[in-house]
Amino acid sequence: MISDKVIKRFLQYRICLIKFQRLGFEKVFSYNLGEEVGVTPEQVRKDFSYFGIKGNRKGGYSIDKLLKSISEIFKRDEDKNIIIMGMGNIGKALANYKGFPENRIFIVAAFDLDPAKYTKKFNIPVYHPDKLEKTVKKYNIKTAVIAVPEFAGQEVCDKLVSLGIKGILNFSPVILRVPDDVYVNNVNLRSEIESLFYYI
Amino acid sequence: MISDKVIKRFLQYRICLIKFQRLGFEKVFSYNLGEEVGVTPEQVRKDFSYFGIKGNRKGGYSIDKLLKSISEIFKRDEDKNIIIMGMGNIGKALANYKGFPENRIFIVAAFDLDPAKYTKKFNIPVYHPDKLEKTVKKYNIKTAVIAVPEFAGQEVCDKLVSLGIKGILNFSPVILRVPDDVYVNNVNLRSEIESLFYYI
DNA sequence: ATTTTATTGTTCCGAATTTCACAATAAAAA
DNA sequence: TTTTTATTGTGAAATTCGGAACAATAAAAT
Repeated sequence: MISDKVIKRFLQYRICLIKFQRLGFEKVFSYNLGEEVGVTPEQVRKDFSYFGIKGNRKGGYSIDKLLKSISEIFKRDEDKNIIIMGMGNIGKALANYKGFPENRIFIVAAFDLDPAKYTKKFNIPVYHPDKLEKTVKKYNIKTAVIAVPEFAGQEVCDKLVSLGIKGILNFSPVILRVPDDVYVNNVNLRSEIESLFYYI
Repeated sequence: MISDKVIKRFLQYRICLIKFQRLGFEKVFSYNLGEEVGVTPEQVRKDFSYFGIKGNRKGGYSIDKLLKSISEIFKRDEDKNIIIMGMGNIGKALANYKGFPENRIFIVAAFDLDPAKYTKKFNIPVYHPDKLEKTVKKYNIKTAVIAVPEFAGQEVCDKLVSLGIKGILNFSPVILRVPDDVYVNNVNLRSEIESLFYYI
């Protein structure tokens, strides 16, 4: 089993690779990536070895091939449909975020209890949770964002899990209880800020 | 030196403690917190021991006291002023987020190059970066959020560091280069979503 | 063609982290 | 009051993770 840390590092490697590619480079060495991401070259090579990614001795790694491998790891050779639960500040920000459609991530709908949100002024349709099940089935949704207030977090999560959602990005300040086969990524904006205060 | 992981867990403990407190409890045992956060009770107790936090044998820990200790760790016994660089989707979401002022975190200003953003319609004043230095000094800012496009990330970061900022919450998809005494927390929304695709 | 050089791939080792085990002890029960 | 029970606090063991070392080797230089 490959650890979470390795997975997170791959996403950082990708950020650097895209940067290098844009600068016109065609290959990188493990120490380029290590330097950029803040890990040792050995770490980079070991990470690659977990996924059987090979370079050329003395020749480094082809950026194109690396990006392709990383794309495979994260199954990015296909469009991904996702939904957003809660059309508050964060829900709206995500709905307007250009970076998702540019990268084949499509927010097909958002759900909110407040009828004032059922308007065309957002980039995506917003519905009453009544329509959740239908949407999940129609678009084969496996991934959802929870951006509802604290009190609703677990309830919304349970509903999503019951409909077969397997990946959740959770912005609500709640530690969600989910079955083993559901994976949750938590982003707590307050905590993100406050953890800085520890170091300062 | 206490590791980042321990610090992150404390923020999770706090989430649970607040929940327990709201439910009317006055004390917790290490296994309550462990169960809730998804770690072993031993982990909880060891984490507490790093900060000299003591409970009562057989009696568990007082929730009030724990929350007070955690408050001290994150220096939350004082107001904190922060600024936002970039008034795009994320900047706006943060500016409207109620959770900050409720917890003594005050966004005193945002900065953006686009004059269209210099309006009263946000909850906070938005200025040209010209006014950055003055604001940082006036409010003794040590913490900033970077929510600018990729191409500007490092430049904005360098500017902040030169003005004495020590903690940065970075939403831009760039791996920032900072001196050792500056602490950066990265939140890359695209990566947060995509890491889910690995597990699904 | 041979030697030198640079870089990968991987094994081994040390450090960091987590879990185990259990003494200490306070509360509750007898 | 004494015994039992439940829970903390921590030293030791186990595990995980990262870094150093080095053989393998492809390219470059001679």
